[in-house]
Amino acid sequence: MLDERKTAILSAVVHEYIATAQPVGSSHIAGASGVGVSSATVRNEMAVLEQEGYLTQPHTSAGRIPTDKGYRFFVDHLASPRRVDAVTTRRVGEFFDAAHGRLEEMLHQTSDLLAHLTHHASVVLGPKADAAEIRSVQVVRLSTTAATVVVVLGNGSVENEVIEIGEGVSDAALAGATVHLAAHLVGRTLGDGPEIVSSGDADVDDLCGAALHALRAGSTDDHVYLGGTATVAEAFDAVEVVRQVLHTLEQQFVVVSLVRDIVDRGMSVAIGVEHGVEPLSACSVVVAPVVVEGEHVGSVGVLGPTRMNYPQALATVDIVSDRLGRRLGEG
Amino acid sequence: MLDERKTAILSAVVHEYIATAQPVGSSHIAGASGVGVSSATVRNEMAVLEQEGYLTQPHTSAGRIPTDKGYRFFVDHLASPRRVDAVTTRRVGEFFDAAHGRLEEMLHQTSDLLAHLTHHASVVLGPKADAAEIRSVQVVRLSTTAATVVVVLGNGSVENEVIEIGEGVSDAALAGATVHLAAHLVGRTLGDGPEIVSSGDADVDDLCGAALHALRAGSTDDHVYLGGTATVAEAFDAVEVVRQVLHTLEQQFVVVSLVRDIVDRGMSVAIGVEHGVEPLSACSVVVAPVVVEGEHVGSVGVLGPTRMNYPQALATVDIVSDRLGRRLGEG
DNA sequence: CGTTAGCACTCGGTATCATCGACTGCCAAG
DNA sequence: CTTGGCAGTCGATGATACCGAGTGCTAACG
Repeated sequence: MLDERKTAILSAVVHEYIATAQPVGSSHIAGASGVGVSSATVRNEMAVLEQEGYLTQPHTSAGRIPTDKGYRFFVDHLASPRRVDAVTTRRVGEFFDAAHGRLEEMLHQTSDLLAHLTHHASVVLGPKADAAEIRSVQVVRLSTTAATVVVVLGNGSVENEVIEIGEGVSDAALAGATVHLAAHLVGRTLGDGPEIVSSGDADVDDLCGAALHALRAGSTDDHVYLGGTATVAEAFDAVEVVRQVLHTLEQQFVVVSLVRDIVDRGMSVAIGVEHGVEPLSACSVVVAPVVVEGEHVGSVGVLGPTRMNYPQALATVDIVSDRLGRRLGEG
Repeated sequence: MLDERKTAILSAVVHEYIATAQPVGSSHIAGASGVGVSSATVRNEMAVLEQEGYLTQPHTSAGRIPTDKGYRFFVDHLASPRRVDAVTTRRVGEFFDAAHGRLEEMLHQTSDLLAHLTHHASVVLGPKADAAEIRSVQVVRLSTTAATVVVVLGNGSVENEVIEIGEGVSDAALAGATVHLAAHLVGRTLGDGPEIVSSGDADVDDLCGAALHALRAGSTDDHVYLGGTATVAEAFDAVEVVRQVLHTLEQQFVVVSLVRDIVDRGMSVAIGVEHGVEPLSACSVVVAPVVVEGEHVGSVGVLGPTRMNYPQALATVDIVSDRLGRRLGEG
């Protein structure tokens, strides 16, 4: 596709631009190590690279900056090996060794960790409720017309939903529903689509139906944790872009579907327009699935300017997702 | 303190500056309705107001802008009556009429509502766990060495904490702990400082102790929901300020203590440096306590530039806190 | 004595213009 | 094919002038 020298030049441009955020000129490349060739030759090669769509010029008499296609080539062919530096390894290790307590808290802290390590906004998509084994179900009265149904899952998360109950429903019916639900749900998952046979008591059946319905609806909710959103204000100097990106990040469902879509397509990086979310076209997203015992239970990722340090971001996201998966496996 | 005419002029300056974000000159004031006086007189008065610290000039030959002290006078003497426009009333009403489901979800949505209504960043501090009546306690095994203790509270929130358990602790002990904890905790609050008498079984006592300890520690955690953080990117044109403010907002404990401090001091507005959080010195915070049956169970507030529409913010925060309190009271 | 018209002055913002320098593209020589 | 050289492009920078909004001050006025 690209001969060795073009590859080297493209790589050098990407590296330089990532480091300096300035368009890079031919003499910089020629001066730098790697390609032992004059600036004139570099110019010729860069002209070709521009024609082929890997580079572009902000204006005629400026240096080149990589296009999305240029970054894509870079991450596909030049961004290996994905190795993180020692201090990152150490910090990730320390974090997961010390991690304890509630699942939600740990995921939240994981997103902060990722944000700190990469200096980008980070996303952690937690396990969906419908894949985990149900350990316990309980229906508790809140008022004369409302109750909450609490489910404890094997992965340590606790889901709860509020259901409306009839005015005259007795405490006994609630207790009955707790027992009946437990009998049918414990040991299974919400994703199994469990059905509940009649208990013989209409009130209990109503409660169970309402509870199951609410749980089903709620179990498709996502647990999403964002971190480091303030860093986008540093990444772009155009205030308008900052505003747009932050606004988009506030729409959690956009972020969720964005990340999920990338992971589902088996990609680890979506560059610029590749992810199709227009207000984020100045951003790249680096993701990795979180895997526990072969099951894809969640995702982690970072979002930053297309001009991001891909090798570092890829490596960091990888190691965090790996360690998070292992940590969840132990749980 | 200030005679009537100075007051009118100060008020006009604040209104104008809030509306336009431009330093306002004497002729604008003179031209506007209210003070039937020439620009020269306004100039004289404005010079005095500046000497007394209510106004300042960005540079010598520019109009005046209010100082923090000027805003303070404005909100203390001129910002009444706090009435919201009809559309806000309607939207708040619709929101709380439709609000249902989990407490956390509703609080989250409340913060979004506030952000949309005011176009500022919003904060909702949820009820602390230690003031609500305990409806149910349950200890559920997660693994051979961990269990989760789940507490359902009268206000509809569900708290859970993970505790370590000894390797050999039996399911019977867990069940015993559930029963024992329920006997001592249901109907009380975590804030009561309930003690648990020995059950006669060492494992059960250990579990109960660990559970209670974890719950106590967790019950002081705050439920804080932020909304509209992207709006700060619109409120300031200095990127550096945006960065600082967003970064500070990410530190949730800062936000929590900030809001709590203001509420505890009985204030409803903290202007600029008044709140003492240096990175937010360009911001004002408007808060209101959420009261249920005389109890202060939480707070709502907005954070925006000192140049904010105080009457509108005060009125909106007030109505939202009021409706939220009533809604929580029904629950 | 407070108010006001008038005036000199200040100073940031904007437009103009020249300069500078970091590039490029191209060409001819190596 | 590579490379040195050169003309040309164009944004960035800085100097200069100008404009206008706005001030402070003073003198006149009712």
